[in-house]
Amino acid sequence: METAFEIIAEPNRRAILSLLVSSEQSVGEIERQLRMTQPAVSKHLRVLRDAGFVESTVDAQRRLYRLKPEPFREIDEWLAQFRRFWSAHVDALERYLDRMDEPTSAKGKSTKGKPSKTNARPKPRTNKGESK
Amino acid sequence: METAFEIIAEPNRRAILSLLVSSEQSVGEIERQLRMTQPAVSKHLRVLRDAGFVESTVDAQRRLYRLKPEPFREIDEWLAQFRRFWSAHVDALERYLDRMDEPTSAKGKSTKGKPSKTNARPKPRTNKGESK
DNA sequence: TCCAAATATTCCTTGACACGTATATACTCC
DNA sequence: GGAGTATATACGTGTCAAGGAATATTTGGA
Repeated sequence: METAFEIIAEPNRRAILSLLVSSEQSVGEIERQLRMTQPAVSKHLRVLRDAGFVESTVDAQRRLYRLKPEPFREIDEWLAQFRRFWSAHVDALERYLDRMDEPTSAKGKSTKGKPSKTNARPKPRTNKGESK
Repeated sequence: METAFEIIAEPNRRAILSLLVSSEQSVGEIERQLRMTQPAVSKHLRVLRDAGFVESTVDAQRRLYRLKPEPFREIDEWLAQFRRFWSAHVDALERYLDRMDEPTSAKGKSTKGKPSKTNARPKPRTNKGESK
């Protein structure tokens, strides 16, 4: 277990992370919502903490876990190199961006422009053999 | 081997994908650049193709592999829910965006504004027990 | 038709990891 | 300080995927 990518490969861990987006949660709360055994939850949280995805606070006998941003950025940065690529499919990109823009409230204030709308793809290619 | 997340958990596969960003490549080319054995490359490509990350074209005895965008979008969409979260750390966000902007050439033309600069985080929290 | 080059597939072994059960540790309250 | 709650850890087990070696398959060319 090393990279952030290996960590999020596990479905239960992704579920835990998704749960923590809304707010911090205790082990027991996670256990109930995800219908997992308590040791399973604790073990996944251990892995997540070691990898920097979460941190914990002691509250009586409970431990409250909450997200930490760094590993997510790491993944996002890796993904960035492909973002340039998939932007080539402009129509789909537009749909994607439309969904992304102002998902909650967030008004105006947008500066800087999008992360690169450039078409970095060389040739459109004329498929000849095509897959398989 | 099912989800896109499991696919990119493997370092060699991530390396292959990164290679293919620049242009399509044959198995032999990948083999040499990554110093992997030929069967290893073929096997990983098989997995990548089954998962929709790449497609192949026949060129004489060679197979040319190139990227397909869909699975990357899937990952990105999962990541999106956390993007709102990590945006809370504004200062760090700014650094991040500065790195993102116009990574290659890509001039002006920016519309629509960034994918959400919103601070969706409830309380800044006053750490009391702090990690571990 | 036979050979060589490029790639795919099969078989086998090994190691990692997710899970469950049982147990240990920590903390609260009476 | 003993009982109860909440969480962590230890241990044993089964599964599955990655890697290597050997072999099959496909295609081009003499």
